[in-house]
Amino acid sequence: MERYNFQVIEKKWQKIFSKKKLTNKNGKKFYCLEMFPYPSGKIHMGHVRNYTIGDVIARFKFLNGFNVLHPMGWDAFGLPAENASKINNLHPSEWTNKNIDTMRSQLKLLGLSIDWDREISTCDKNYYKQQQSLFIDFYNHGLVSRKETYVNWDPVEKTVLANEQVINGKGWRSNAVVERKKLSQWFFNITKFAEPLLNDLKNLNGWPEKVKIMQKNWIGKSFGCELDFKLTDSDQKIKVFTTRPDTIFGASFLALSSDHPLSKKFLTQQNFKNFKKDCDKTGTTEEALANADKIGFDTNLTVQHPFIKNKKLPVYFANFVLMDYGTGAVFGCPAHDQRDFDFAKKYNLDIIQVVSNGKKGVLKEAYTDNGKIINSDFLNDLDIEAAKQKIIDEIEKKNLGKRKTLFRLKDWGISRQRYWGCPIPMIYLDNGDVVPVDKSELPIVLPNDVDLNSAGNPLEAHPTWKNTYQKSTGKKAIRETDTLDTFVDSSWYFLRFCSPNYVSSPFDKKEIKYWMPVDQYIGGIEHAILHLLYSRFFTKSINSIDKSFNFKEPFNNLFTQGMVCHESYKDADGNWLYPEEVEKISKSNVIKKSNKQKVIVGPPESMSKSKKNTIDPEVMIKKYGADSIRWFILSDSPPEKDIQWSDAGVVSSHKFLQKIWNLNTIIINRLEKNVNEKLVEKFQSEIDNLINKIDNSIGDFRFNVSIAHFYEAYNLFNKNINSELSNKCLQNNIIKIMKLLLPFTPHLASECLEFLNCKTVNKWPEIKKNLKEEIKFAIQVNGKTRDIISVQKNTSENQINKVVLDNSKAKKYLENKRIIKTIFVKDKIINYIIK
RNA sequence: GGGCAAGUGGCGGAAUUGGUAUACGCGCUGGUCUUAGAAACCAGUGCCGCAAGGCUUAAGAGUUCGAGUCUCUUCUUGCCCA
Repeated sequence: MERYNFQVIEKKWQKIFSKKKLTNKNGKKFYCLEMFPYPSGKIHMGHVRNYTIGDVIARFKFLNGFNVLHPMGWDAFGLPAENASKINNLHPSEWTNKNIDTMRSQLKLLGLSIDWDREISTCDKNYYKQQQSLFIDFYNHGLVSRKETYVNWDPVEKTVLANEQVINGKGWRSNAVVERKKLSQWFFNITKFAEPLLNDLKNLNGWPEKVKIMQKNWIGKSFGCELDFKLTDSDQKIKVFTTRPDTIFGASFLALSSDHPLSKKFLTQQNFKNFKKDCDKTGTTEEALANADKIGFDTNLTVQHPFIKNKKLPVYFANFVLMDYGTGAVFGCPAHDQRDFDFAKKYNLDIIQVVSNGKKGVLKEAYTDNGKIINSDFLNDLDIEAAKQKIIDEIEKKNLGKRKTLFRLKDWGISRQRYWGCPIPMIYLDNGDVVPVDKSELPIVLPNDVDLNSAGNPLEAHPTWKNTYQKSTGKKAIRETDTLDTFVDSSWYFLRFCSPNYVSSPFDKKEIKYWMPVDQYIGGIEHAILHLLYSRFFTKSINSIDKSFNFKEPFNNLFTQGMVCHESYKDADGNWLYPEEVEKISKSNVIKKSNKQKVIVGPPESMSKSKKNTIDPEVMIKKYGADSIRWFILSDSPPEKDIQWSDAGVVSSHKFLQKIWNLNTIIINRLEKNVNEKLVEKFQSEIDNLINKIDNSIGDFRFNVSIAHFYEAYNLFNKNINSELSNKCLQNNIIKIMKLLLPFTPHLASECLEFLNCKTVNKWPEIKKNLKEEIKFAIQVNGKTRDIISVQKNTSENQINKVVLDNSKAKKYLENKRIIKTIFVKDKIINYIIK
C-alpha cells in the first residue's frame, strides 16, 4: 500500500487552492474575518490556531452554499520595526516587508482559503492615504480634538501611551514605570459615542457575554449628582461628585485628591509635600486604591453640611481620591463605603449608619447592599433608589448641584511621537491656526531618510519634511510630526477589505453595503476592550457622517480563541531553554541535550519568545504536514479554551490521517462478498447519526467534538470493512465523511475525494434530520439505573414495560415489590418507584 | 478589594433543554507479528471488591422520581479591573 505523501500532495492542492475562491454567485454573503497579524517575523502557533479556526468556518460556510469573503492583511505599522531597524540597520519598511513575505509564504503552507487578491498592508501608502482622508472627515465632523493634557509618558519608548497601554503603572511593551507629562495631543472624541457604545452591546447577541461585560465596565456609566459644600470660613465652595447621594446624612468628612485645586495653598508646607509624594506612589488602579493603606492630610478646614444645620464636616486630602475622575472630591460616608470606613477608623471620624442592614449592633465593615434609609430626616423609610431621586430633586431645588451621568471612558489619545506610523494630516500656520491639509495632497507620505537613532520623534528631527505650505493660500506651514496610534490602522481595515483597491475614497459604498457587517470575527481575548471598542467607534463615526450605511456594529458574531501553551524549561544556571534543547527521559526526568544535566520544568504557559517555550509552526509543518498540525490544534481542546501543545498529540494526529488514507485505498480495492441488507441499513443509520453530529458541532464551534466523531466514524468503517456490506454503501459513505473533512484537513480530503472520483466536491453532504435509529433506553428503579436496553425510537411505555418484565437485569429488583409510581420519558428512561 | 469564569479518570476532554457520567484521543497493561526495537494490528483500562455488588463529577447541604447540569455555603484555580 502506498503511504500518504503529504509533501507532494499538500503542495499540489495549495496550488489549486490559490486559484480557487470561496465564491457562490447565488449564495447569501458570509464575511469571515480573523484578526490580522502584526508582521513580527514568523508566524507563531497562536496564528496557526486563529487562522485554522477561521479557515474551518470559511470552508464550512462555502460548502454550505454561502458566498464567502475570507481576506488577510497586515497590521504593519508599529514600534518593533523601529527597534529592529536600530539593531539590524535595516529600514522599518524593508524589515516589515521582508517579514510580510516570510509570513505570507508560511500562511500559504497551512492551506488556508484566503483570497490573497485582497491583501492589504497598513504601512502601504495606498492604505494610509485613505486613513488620512478618514481622519480629515472625522476632523470636519467634530470627532477629532486637540487638548493639552497630562499623558502617560513611557520614558523607555519615548512615546505617549493610552491609558489602556498602561498596565499596573508600567508601559505594556517596555515595562518601564510610566511618568506623567503635559503635552498637546490629538484625540478622537470617543466619549461622544459613550451612550451608543454601551447601549448597542445589548444587540450583540453573537458576542461572548464576557467580552460585553468587559466593554460595559470599561465604558463605566454611573449615575449620580454633583453637590456643592461651602467652606465655613469663606464663600468658597467645593464641588463633589457622588453616586450615593442617598447617604448624605451619613457624611462625616470631605476627601479631596492631592491634585485638587485647593492643594495649591498647602504646597508651601513640607508635611503636605511629603504626603503628596506618598499619594503618587499609591498608583491609580482600582485595585491599588482598594488595597492601599488609607492615608489622609487634615486641612483643618471645615465645610457646612448642606442638609443638617450647624453640622460641620472636616476636610482632608486623601490618597484614594483621584483628580481625573468626577471632580476630584468626594464626601465620605464611612458606614456605606469600605474605603471611607477604613479612613474613618484610622482618623477617628463618625460612622453614621443611614441604610438599615436589618441587624442591630455596630457595623464591623461598610454595608453596601440595599436596605431602608434611616437616620436621614425626610429620606427615612425609602429604599436606596427612591432616596437617590428624592435627594437629587432636593439638591436641584436648593441649587446645591445637579443630576449627572458620568462615564469612566475617556477620549482616545492618538498622537504618538514615533516614525513608523501614519502621518497625521494636519498643519500649523504661522497665525496659530491648526488645519487639515487639502485632501488632494494625500497621501502625506512618510520620508524614507530619517535618523532613527536620534532621541525623541524622528519626524520632528528631519531637516526638511515638516516644512510645507498651505495649498489654498500658499502660506508657510509646519506639518504635524506625530503619527497615529496603530490602533487606528486596525479600526477600519475590515471595511477596506470589501474594496481593497478602491482609489477615490476609503471604500466603495456599494461593496460595503453588500459585505458588512462581518458575519464571523475570530481573534484573541486580549483585544476584548481596545481594538473592538475602537472598531465599534469607527463604525459609529462613519455612520454619523454618512447616514446611508445599513449597519451600526462592525462584527455580528465574535469568537475569542484560547492561547497555545507549552511548558517552559530552565537549566541549572537559570537560562531558558527551547523545547528542542531538552530531552524527556521520563515524566520527572528531563535533561539538557548538550550536557545531560537536569532541567527544571515550568508549568504550561502561553508560548512566548522570552521564555523560549515556543514551537515553530514551519518546522512542524515540514515534519508532519499542515493537515496534521491543523488537526491537532483543533482536536485537543475546545477552541475557546487554552490548549497545551503536545508533540505526542501531533504524532497521533499524523498517524490518524495516514489511517484515513489507508482506509480510502482499502475501500477502493475491496472485493465485494455477500451483501447483508440489514447490516447495510444499520451501518447507514449509524453513519448518518455521526454525520449529523459532526455537522452540528462544526456549526457550534465545537471542533474537538467534531473530531471525536470523525474517530468514531473511522472506527465504524474499520470494524465493518470485512463484513457483509456493499462496496457502494462504503464508497458513498466514505465520500460523505471526506466532504465533512474538507474544512479540517483540506489537502488530504481533496486528495481522497479525487481518488474516490467524487464529482460533487463543492457540496456538503445532505444532512438527514429525522433519523430512524435504535436508541439505548435506561431502566431505573428508585432512580438507579439497573439496565440499558436497545429499542426503536418512539417505543411506548407498555412495550417497554413488557421488555423489562420479560427479560432485563432490572427484573429482579421489581419482583415482589409494589410499584407506586412510574416515570416514563419517551426515548430516554423509565423509572419505577417501589416500596 | 471588586467583577467574571471554571473545578469530571494518570492526562486533554465528552455528556443540546435536569434523564445511560467518564464518548473520543493520549498514556498505561497484555497479546500478535518481528532477531531485537520501532511501526502496525487485537484486547483491556474510573475506584473498591474473588464475585454479587457498592462507590464516584472540588467539599458539604438543599430542591427533584432522577442533579456533572438548578439553589445555598465553603474551598481551590484562572482571567479582567484609569
